Amino acid sequence: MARTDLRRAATRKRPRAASEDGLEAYRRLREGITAGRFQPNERLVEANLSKMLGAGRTAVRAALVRLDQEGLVTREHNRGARVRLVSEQEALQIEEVRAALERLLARQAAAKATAGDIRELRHVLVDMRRCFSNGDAIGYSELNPRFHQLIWAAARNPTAGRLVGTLKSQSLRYQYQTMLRPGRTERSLHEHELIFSAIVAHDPEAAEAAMRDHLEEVLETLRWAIGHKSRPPHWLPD
Amino acid sequence: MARTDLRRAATRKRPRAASEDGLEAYRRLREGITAGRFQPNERLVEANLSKMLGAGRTAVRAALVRLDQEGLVTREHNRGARVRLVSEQEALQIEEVRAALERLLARQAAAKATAGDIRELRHVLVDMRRCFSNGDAIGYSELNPRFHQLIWAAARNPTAGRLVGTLKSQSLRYQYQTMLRPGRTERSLHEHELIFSAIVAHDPEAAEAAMRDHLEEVLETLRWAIGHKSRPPHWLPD
DNA sequence: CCGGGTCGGATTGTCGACATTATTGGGGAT
DNA sequence: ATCCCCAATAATGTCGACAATCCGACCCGG
Repeated sequence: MARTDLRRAATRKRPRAASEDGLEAYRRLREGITAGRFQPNERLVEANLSKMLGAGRTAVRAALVRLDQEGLVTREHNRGARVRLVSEQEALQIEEVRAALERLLARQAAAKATAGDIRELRHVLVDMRRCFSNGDAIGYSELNPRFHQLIWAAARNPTAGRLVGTLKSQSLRYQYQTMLRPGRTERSLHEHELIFSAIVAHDPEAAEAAMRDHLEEVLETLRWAIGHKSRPPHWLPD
Repeated sequence: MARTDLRRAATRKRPRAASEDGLEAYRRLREGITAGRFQPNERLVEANLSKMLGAGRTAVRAALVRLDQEGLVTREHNRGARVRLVSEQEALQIEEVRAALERLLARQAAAKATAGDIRELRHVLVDMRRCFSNGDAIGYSELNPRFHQLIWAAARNPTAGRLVGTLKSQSLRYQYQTMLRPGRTERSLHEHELIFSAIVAHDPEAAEAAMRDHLEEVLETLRWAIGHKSRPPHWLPD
């Protein structure tokens, strides 16, 4: 039996242990898009990606299908795939949907949060306070999603969690616009503290209300940023 | 030029005009699953589906990837795909998420509904009244989704519309349980009328509140049905 | 009787080749 | 010079074959 175990270990070690189907290619490509390493509306040529990711064209194709279903790329018949460009109006719609889901998640998080969840939330929150005190705006911006993700995890609702995650990745390109309004970070911090205390108190109603106020604020900021934009962001026809 | 036009028309007419990529297979398979023609947890063998749908294995595979991303099938590495079995708890979670989204959609529908939207809604509603008067419960059940779909369309929010559609298809197996509570149809009809009048009045707050009450009712019924179930539905290990 | 090992069928995962299709650039007619 | 048509090219869509893997049946020693 020792021999078979060794053989299994050997075969599973590298051939394609972590890379089931085209999942590795999918993850890498997705990461590349959300990280902004591909421009919106940029063509995604299967052969290029195949070399770039070191995966077969089949895997790349599967990844593209996934990302299409997820809304991060668009595919036209016989014309290939492009990074999907979400308009500002679409981004607003998406954020509205996300807000609706996060309200639900905040409520469920308040109902189900464990002591561990609360500890982690508190930890992120003190980090946020420190960043704010130090005037570290970008550090704060990076902590922000972590805070929300912890709430999603605390809600123990994988369905809503998945959806809100994909929505976030779609509208990610516009997130920076919400932070450059003066005094926004301070109010944001305060709102997060309100959400946190509602969760600590296990008060679903208060948690939902606090999250609603918070995201209504964010939405308002986004509407303001979009409304005051002189011209739409133009992409260069490569 | 006449010749080229004819040639184009000829080539586009049948070869694969409507069946871009594996979309035809995807649609048929999806329809088959949601219609209940495949049992939950049933294995979906690619070769079988290939013959059954008259599509290549490539198309079937793409369809399965899509459905996996959509949450209707599960795929395990080297073990193939199965119709995903959603547990009752999952169905509850899904319905909660759906409720959150439908609240948003009702609000937006009230804000944006056109005269045409309202006319169609009214039409469905009178049909529902007639079915209720005639004691036609199944006719009522079939009209129900149409009513909601019209609201999704009136909201003009494709993002939320898509999401709520996929969620509905996931929890579809449990929908029948909400209707067999005595007196439910009458209350349901009343709730639908409340939603309708709020939309007619273009009152987003009222529309959201009416939809919230309606779906809270539905959720309560579902919780009741699930809670009073003696044993979980057992599927036969084929 | 039973547990472990082995063999075979069945099914999936991957790759390459080929047909099909959009696009681009050039050439010719007006 | 301009416009239209057409060939060359690049990319996608599809298919078949092969390797890898899993599952179940069978066999055999204890």
